[in-house]
Amino acid sequence: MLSAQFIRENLERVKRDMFLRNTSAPIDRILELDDQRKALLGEVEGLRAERNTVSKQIGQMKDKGEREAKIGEMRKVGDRIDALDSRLKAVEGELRAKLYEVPNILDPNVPKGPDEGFNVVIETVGEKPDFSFQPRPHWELGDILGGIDFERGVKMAGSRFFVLRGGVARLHRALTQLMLNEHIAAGFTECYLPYMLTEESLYASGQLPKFRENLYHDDEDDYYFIPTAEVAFVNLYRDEIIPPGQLPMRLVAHTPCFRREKMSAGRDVRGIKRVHQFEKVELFSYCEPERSEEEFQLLVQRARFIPEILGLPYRVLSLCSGDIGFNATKTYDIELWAPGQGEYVEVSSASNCLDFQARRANIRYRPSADGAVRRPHLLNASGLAPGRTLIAVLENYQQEDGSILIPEVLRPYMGTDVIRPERGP
RNA sequence: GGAGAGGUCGCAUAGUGGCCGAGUGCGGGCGCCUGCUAAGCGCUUACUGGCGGUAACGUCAGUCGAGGGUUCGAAUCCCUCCCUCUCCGCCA
Repeated sequence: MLSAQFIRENLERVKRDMFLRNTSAPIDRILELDDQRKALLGEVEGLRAERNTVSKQIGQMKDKGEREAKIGEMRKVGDRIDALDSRLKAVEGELRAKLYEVPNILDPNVPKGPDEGFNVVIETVGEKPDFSFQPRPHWELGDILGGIDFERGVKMAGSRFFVLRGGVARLHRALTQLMLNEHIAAGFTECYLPYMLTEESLYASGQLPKFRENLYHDDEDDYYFIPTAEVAFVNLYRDEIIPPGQLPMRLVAHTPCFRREKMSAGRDVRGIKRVHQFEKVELFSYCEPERSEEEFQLLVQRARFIPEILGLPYRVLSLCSGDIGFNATKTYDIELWAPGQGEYVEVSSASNCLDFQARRANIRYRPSADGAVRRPHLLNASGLAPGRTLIAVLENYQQEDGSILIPEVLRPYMGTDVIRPERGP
């Protein structure tokens, strides 16, 4: 979140960024509440100081009458403190709730525009494959290969679920392993994370309260299923002060992600592109504020590295102000070319969140043993989503008979250089 | 799931209503001494917020797992919750 103080000191910018995001936030109310908070705080702290002093004196008093008189007096002061304190609590509660609704400020370089139509392609890389036949979309290839079973997925779990089988299932796992291994080799530390988190954790990462309807929730034990590993990574150091010498801290994890997709009902209903449960290899970095832009570029490089080694055509987008996520100040997307569908498919989103999540999650770091604490910048990037990468591999490497050539780098993971049609029962 | 014990400053511990403005040890920082990576000595050692100040800093308030309560006054007493440990049961 932004602090009330920051909003006060950067009022014009904050309001302009809200406008550019095509959203609204209770900015004026926040300043009003912050004023009330300060006024009440001054009053209640003054009374507390008085009570502390007098109470101490009461402990020393010998004279019974004087003692009783002071106790009576302090009882009244106590009542006054209670009254002011409950007003203060109410004001602070509303202030916090309002601050939770304010998205991050925007990086000045973010393209301006109200919706995704204004995203800017900053680079297009690789040759789109030239087919001597009509390339098929992945759901047809999945059918030919006996590798994607939509009907049985839907039978057991409902729409937007599927089953992978045989070579395709293995290809999906191979992609996951390749991604993890490459990032670990590049110096990222692998983590195994919880897939269910408490409500408090979802607030800290910025998912709640605004995006509740996209989350799966366990009513019995009040757990939330992670929509991305980012949520767990933010909470890894929640309420902690990271000791000197730890930054930048670069982490990677492979987790499933669960999303209700209520916002995009009816979109991308075919295939495995938009589903309720998918895998993601997530990159995350805690770094010093001065080098978060550099760190951002590094994460984008890591994400791009995967289509590079897989030989997949891709492009890099800079998200415009209206399309950028709540937590991010700047976001680049990586999209892979999917020739069967004839469209680019988003497989990564790299975001610099500055200190927005660090403030929300109360994360600080100590630059040196004797230095004052500061807030780190937090960044995340998918590196990548294996399920959607699978779409691109299938569609780019398909042969006329529906078989799939395996990219060189995946062969050690696959134990074969081709997936052939294999009809299951 | 059942029974018991416990959560205090980075770590270990002391602390059963005012002497806690949280002590001590270890660890960390700064300095001194000593001719040599040892030992010793002194000082220091958290975070959040308000107010004042350009600032260093000062000052007030809050924080002893969290939240309530009792009291003039709570680390200390009461209630609720969370977590950890031990034993039993169950279990991938």
